[in-house]
Amino acid sequence: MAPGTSTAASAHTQQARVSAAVQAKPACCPYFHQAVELIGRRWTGAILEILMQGGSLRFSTIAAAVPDLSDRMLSDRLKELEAYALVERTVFSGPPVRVQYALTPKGQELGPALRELKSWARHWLGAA
Amino acid sequence: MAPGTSTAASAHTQQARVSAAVQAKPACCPYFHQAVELIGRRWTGAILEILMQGGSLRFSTIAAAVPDLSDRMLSDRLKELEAYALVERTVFSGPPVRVQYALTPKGQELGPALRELKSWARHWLGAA
DNA sequence: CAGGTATCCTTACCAATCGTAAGTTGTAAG
DNA sequence: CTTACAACTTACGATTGGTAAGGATACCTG
Repeated sequence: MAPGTSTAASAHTQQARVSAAVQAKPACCPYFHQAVELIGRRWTGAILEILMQGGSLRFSTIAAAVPDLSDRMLSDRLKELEAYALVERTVFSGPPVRVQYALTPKGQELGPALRELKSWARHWLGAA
Repeated sequence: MAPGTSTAASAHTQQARVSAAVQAKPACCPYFHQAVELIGRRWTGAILEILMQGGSLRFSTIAAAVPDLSDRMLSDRLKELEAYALVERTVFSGPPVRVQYALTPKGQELGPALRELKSWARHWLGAA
């Protein structure tokens, strides 16, 4: 098996599990609620933030970059993000096995929203 | 007691409880993580969204505007948002008692970020 | 003044989610 | 044979969220 093989298998079951957790009736705009509950799940924001900066990052690199983030949470969140096509997972099978994660265009397009939020945070939470 | 009386009492304990739930070590930007986990708590996004549109809304009005949102959750989330000074709570004691909630400037400043997110949601989740 | 209504929450209880720690798979080095 | 690396996975207790019911306050009706 050559490098670059992506294990997108079991993405359907994952999609179903995540949808069940995230989906809920919105007020008026159907998709906004889904979006905020998706990126608002615990640690998702931090994971997206560091993926915004660099290109492809390995599992352990992300884990090291986000303090207090456990393996289990990182694994869960990456599966969710992959199920929503925000990140792309690539496996390099050469020993030892390495896995890299990178944002898809859909994920990169979240940049402006996250930058606005970061700007707000600096202004209103930083001047406490 | 005249109208306009705000019950900001017990805000300290509330602040402590919310902080314990939201606070976590960030990757690099200290406040971004706190912000995303704050507005990402369940239903907070939907509540902020409808408060963005109008001025002051009553408890029951918000509850009616957000389907599937229970009284308990709405009460909890409004307490959190008040503790973070994103919304202001005003009690009108004239019978029957009415309580109105409105965004503070700090809360209104979240508008650009939420609009960006809504735009992303329409583009990327709407065209499923 | 008993009983009903309206508004804004609480409380109680159970299910889903999260955090911590340990185990698994597979390969290679010592 | 033991250790180490990399990426998960499993188990289990703790925290959070959902549902249903009840309480606090005060007016209005009879």
